[in-house]
Amino acid sequence: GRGKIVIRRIDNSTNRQVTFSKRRGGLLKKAKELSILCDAEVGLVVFSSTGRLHEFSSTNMKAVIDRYTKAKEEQPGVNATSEIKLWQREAASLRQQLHDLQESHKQLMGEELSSLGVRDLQGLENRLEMSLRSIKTRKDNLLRSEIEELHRKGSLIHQENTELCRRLNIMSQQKMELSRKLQSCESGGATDANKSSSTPFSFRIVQDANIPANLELSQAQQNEQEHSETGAPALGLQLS
Amino acid sequence: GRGKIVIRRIDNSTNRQVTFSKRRGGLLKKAKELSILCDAEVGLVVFSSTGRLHEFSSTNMKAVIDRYTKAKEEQPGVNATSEIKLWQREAASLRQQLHDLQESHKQLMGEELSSLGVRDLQGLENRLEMSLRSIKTRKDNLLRSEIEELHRKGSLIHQENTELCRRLNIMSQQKMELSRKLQSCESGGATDANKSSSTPFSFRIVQDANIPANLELSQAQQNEQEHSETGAPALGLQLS
DNA sequence: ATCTATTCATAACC
DNA sequence: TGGTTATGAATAGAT
Repeated sequence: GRGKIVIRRIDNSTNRQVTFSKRRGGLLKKAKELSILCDAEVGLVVFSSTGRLHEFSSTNMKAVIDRYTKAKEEQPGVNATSEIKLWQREAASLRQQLHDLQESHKQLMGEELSSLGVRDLQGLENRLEMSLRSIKTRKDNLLRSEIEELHRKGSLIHQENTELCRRLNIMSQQKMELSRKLQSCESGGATDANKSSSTPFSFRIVQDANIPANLELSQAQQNEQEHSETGAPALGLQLS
Repeated sequence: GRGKIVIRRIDNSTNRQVTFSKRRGGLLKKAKELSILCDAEVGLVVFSSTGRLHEFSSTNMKAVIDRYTKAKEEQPGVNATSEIKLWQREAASLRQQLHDLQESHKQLMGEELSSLGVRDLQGLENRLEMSLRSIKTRKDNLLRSEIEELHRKGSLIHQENTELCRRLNIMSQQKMELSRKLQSCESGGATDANKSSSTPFSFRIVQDANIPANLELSQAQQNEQEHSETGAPALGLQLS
């Protein structure tokens, strides 16, 4: 800190309280780090001078204390009920299974291989390769069905586009005929305005009609949406 | 230190042990400082991964533990029940961890993939491929060193063979000379019998001499003995 | 165990 | 109690 201090009870009570809070946090953190980094079982209990309890234990404080007393005395504590012992055995068994599985897991992840012989390594390798094949197959299937789905949707939209274009042409022709009739009936009119407005109007129809078609692309697409951010209308164009 | 580290179990066992020693010292020191500076009651218990116990307590560990248990249990009468519940919770937590790990394990083995999306599958695939690389590297190293070892042994045996052949030739010549002398000294004798017995006798020497040389092929070979069932003498011949 | 370059914890101050 | 900063401590990596 800003200055060196001697390790001696801090006289100022406020200062002592502040230091307690900060150092307590640091101590708990370091205890946790030690337990994680070095795979150690750690139990830490701190009572503040005001009597408040703070604690850390890497697994379970009761377990740590039991292990401690067991390590200290040959006599663990004869007062333990049989049911407690039952659950302790259960926990120990589960811990053992967990430990074994963790070891196996690490080996599957290619860590801590030094205890294995060539035969074990070959077995591991074979299993991983089988596993990889399953996973790749599954992934390929998912991707393939997503692509199929997209193709289907794209094709539908394309059909819709075609149909809309057809109708558009028909309407355009009908409109032109109407315009011609109007021109021949009346002597003068807003002919130019009518003709020029037809093009933007038709575009609006096409775009509105596309929106409902790409509303619900199924689950398969939702996982990997970034692959198709250009959207359905673009796909429709790619197909034509 | 010289570099930042992530708080995660240290894989290298030596490194882990060294770090444990250093950090344990630091932790005990900080616990002591906190208890002195802030007038707190502190109890710290650390079991190394090898099971060795280290502790600090500002007053007396028994007192700290008693105060802790007293602070934890509001009613000492319900003691047994609450302890049972504690262990039940512990067991449940372990069971949960075990279950999660088993699930993850199955996925690593390429089973039960249906709940995973393409992204998860890709991650799994990448991890498995990294793992496979580690394993293959380790296996290759083992095989390579086994081959080197066999070459070394084979070469030794071949040298021994050569030496034995040399001695055999010498002895054979000496014997022939002796036979000649014997023939010239005596008028008649078992000349044919002496000459014909020399060849099988020499073979016997070569084979006996080979046996001790291939008695102890080291550990590396014992895992994969079927790869070299032809044995050391054959290798010696292959080298010549 | 010893040595440093660094990161980290924290004392003093707000 | 929570944030900032200058400083001393702790320690990671190397020897």
